[in-house]
Amino acid sequence: MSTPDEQTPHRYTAALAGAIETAWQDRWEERGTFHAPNPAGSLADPDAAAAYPGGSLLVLDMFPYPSGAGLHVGHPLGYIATDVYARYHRMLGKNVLHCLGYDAFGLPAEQYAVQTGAHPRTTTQDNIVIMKRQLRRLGLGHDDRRAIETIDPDYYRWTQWIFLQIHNSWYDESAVRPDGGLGRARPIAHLVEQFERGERALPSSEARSWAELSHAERARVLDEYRLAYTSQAPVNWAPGLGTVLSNEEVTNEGRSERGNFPVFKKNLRQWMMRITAYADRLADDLDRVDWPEKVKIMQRNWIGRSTGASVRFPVAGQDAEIEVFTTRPDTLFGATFMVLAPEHPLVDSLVPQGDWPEGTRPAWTGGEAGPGTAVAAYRLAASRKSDVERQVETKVKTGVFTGGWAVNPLSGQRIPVFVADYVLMGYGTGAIMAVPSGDQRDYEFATAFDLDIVPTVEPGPEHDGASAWTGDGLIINSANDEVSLNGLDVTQAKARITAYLEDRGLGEGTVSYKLRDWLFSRQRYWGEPFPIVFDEDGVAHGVPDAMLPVQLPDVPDYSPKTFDPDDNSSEPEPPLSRVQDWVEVDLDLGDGRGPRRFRRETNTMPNWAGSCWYYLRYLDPLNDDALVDAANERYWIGPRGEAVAGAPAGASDPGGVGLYVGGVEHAVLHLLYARFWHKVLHDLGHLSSDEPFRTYFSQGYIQAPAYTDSRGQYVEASEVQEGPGQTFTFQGEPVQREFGKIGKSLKNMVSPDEMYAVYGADTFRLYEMGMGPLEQSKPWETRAIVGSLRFLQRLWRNVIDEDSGQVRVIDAPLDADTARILHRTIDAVRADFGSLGFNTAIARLTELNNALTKLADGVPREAAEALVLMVAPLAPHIAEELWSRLGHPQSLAHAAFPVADPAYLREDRVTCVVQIKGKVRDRLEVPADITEEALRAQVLGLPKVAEATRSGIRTVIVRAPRLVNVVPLEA
RNA sequence: GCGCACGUGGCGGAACUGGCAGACGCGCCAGACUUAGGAUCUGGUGCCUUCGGGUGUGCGGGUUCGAGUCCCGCCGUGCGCACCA
Repeated sequence: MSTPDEQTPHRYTAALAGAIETAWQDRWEERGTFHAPNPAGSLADPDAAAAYPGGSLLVLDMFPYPSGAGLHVGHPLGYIATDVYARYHRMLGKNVLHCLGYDAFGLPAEQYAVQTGAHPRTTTQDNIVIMKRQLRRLGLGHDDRRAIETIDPDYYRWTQWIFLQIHNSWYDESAVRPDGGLGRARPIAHLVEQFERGERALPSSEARSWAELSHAERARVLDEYRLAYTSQAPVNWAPGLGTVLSNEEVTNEGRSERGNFPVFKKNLRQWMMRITAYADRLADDLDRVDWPEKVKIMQRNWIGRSTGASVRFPVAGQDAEIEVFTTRPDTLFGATFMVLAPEHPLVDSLVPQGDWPEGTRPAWTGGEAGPGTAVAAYRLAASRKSDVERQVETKVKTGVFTGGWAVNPLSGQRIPVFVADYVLMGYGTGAIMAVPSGDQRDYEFATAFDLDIVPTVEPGPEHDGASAWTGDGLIINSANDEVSLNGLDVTQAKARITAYLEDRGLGEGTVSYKLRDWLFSRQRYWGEPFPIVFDEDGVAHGVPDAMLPVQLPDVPDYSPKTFDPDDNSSEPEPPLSRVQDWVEVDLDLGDGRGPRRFRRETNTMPNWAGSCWYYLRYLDPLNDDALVDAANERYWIGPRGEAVAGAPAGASDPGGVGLYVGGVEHAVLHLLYARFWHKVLHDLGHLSSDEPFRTYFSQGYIQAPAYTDSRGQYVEASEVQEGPGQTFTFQGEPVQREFGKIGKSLKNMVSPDEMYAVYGADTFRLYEMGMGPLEQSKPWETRAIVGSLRFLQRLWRNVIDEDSGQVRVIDAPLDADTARILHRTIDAVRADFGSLGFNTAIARLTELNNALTKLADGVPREAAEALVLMVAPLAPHIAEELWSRLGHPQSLAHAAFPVADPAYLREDRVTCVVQIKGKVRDRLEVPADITEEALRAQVLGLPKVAEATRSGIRTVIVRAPRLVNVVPLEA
């Protein structure tokens, strides 16, 4: 190859960039440039930590899974952004902690192991090596001493320890928190004491006292309280994966998020996390963190808190009640029937023997001879439908009369009780009071089944008369001998009736949640073993802390037993259950009962476990005595003096990570789970902060063009030719372009390795940051990267003579124009860097760089050095190289970021826009401090203005010094 | 269906509280240096134009001296939720 280097030997080419970049990466590593000192523990340098004038800052990326496919150009986007931010803040004098570890347990390595027989640890570690190399080449300023891996027994020891903390805790609703709120986690021993002393009543189903209960019975009682507990309950079972899944891992279509396998509800004994105990705090505390509103809304929706009342309806002719939850207790007088979910336990006892009872209308029977057969047929049909089918068959309401009646506690009316699958067992109580006049679903059911409709809220004029009225209005038809709601509005009526219900013992104000407890066990090999053993009574015991970690044993076969994906009669079988000599174990739990034989828990933890707390371990990765030293936690993420912007008045700061950048795909799963664990650890006194992520930024994705042929199959994007007018061909055949997520499935992989080779890491970084706002998704366009290379080439040339390789800056003072643009750029870039506006920062730096390029006599050193420092966060290698060649022996990583001189931000002369009737007709150079009067006079003297205002002036708007708008009288 | 975002040149995108629309970059056009250019440099580049100017931020209306920005109604795209009582 004939290269330009022959003519211009010191040009900034990809080859030179590569040499500079790897050299600086080596230097940074040798010097430990990005080591952030801790105040305490093994990485401590308290004096150094205290010496930072700007305090501390923790910058965090999503915990990556080391994929076997390697990185594509979309992956580094967030890493580069956090690196720029971290480097900028380092130059502002902060002790910045930025590092990256690996979320290394997970399904792909296990599936690969099943196929090849290679140990998942081997493939995982191979993948980590590849990923580390790719990331190192990017020049990220990470503290490599903190690169933890979840599969490291020294790490998962603490994952297991946290699990035991949670297992050994319960949520005491009446305990006062330091912030004054009610409810927090406490050690389970507290609860046991309360039971022993009789200070707390046992569950009402238990007639005996605590002392009378057996060991196993006590354990069962405690499981009702523990924050991590086992329960036999309907869970999501994916036979095709061979494992159960959490609700969050099941898609709307009722399939597994991973692998897209069908998911069935199955009753199984599984580990659960009592996240519901924290539902209120998880919802409320969103007000105290600085997150995108969109993500907060997603979490609030997932938690699904709604306030209302629970009301008990007596069953007619039986000593039984149906409890319902409603958000509209004000419409109680309009409840003309009730509906139970098909799975509701009360259904059987409601159905009378024999024929349809007196008062049954023809539409209610489903064509069956009696309620017994009708209900049985309906429940059977419902049970055969999957959740998906139930949801797909929308609109059309189905159901059948049970033959049973309840009594509306306010109106005293006998109302029929139906079974219908539009009522879900999983929400509220699985039963509703149906108010067809006030709820569209009930309205549809009532019209289909010939049921009475009693309006209780006066509809607005826009009401069509053929639907439910859900808006506000005055209450009507709502009075009995004791209470009247008539004439109230909805809000008043809710309050009045709730008080009445509570007074009469008919119900009470309650809060209901969509959030369910978190299913925490998986039937997989490649995950953290539970630190749990079971005794001969089946009682779960935590393994003593001293015996942690419970190491993951080697097994002959890594695969869980998988089944036909549609076979919902199958049962999970974890791989660890087949390792008999590991499962059976003799242990002394230290409870005074000596060594006994136990059976280990053979399920493993879900992938979320390791990623729920990794950011805490970053703070103190080598600590053997605690998951994180209290002083280190406080230093890096402790609560700050000031609450985040937008927090409610009087709110305290929760502390947490200073900046967390990641994709929106974690909005519910990871971010919710981590918040939950963090709050438990906070309640138990292990953490001073009570939120993990104080500031969260949701980044967009990089999408790349993908192409489909005439059959709709994806073709290799790199081999597609572009023709004129946005036409594309693959091997001569026309193909269609679309934009999508980069990856193997769309065959549009672009590797950062190619970019390093052709352009260098600095150019690549600059391009990714310059593409557009970080929060937006945007299309990748390889050919556009050359613009970023040109920028760096011009920067290089502004400092280095391309022929001689010598520094060519001049030691001359700045001329006025250069000084002005320099200081304006500093001012703008500081604002942009601080708010992650990297694309506009790059635009300003480009303007400055281009302006310096045009200086005929060479670039003054002062301007060159400031530009190099400002470019440093974005393109750190070339900046270090130029900084060093400019005569600075120290790395610029901790150099002070340029400060704008306000004197140059003021303008003495500005361009004033002269508008006539709002349209720009002229421009005027005027002093910046010109008075309104002077400006008006000057503008009115302009020939163009005089001409336009010959028939007179209606008004003149003067906004000195930038704008004057003259409105002439109409001719 | 409900909720939330967002619609600006050929493309990615700028535009602070309403005040010069299109910063910066890609592409494109012209020129320079070159045996050569898919390198580099310089200049130009919203559209239309009779070269005066006209017009222009999805569409239609409104408020205003003035609207990409505010309000109302449509259309489109994306995301979230989806019988949640």
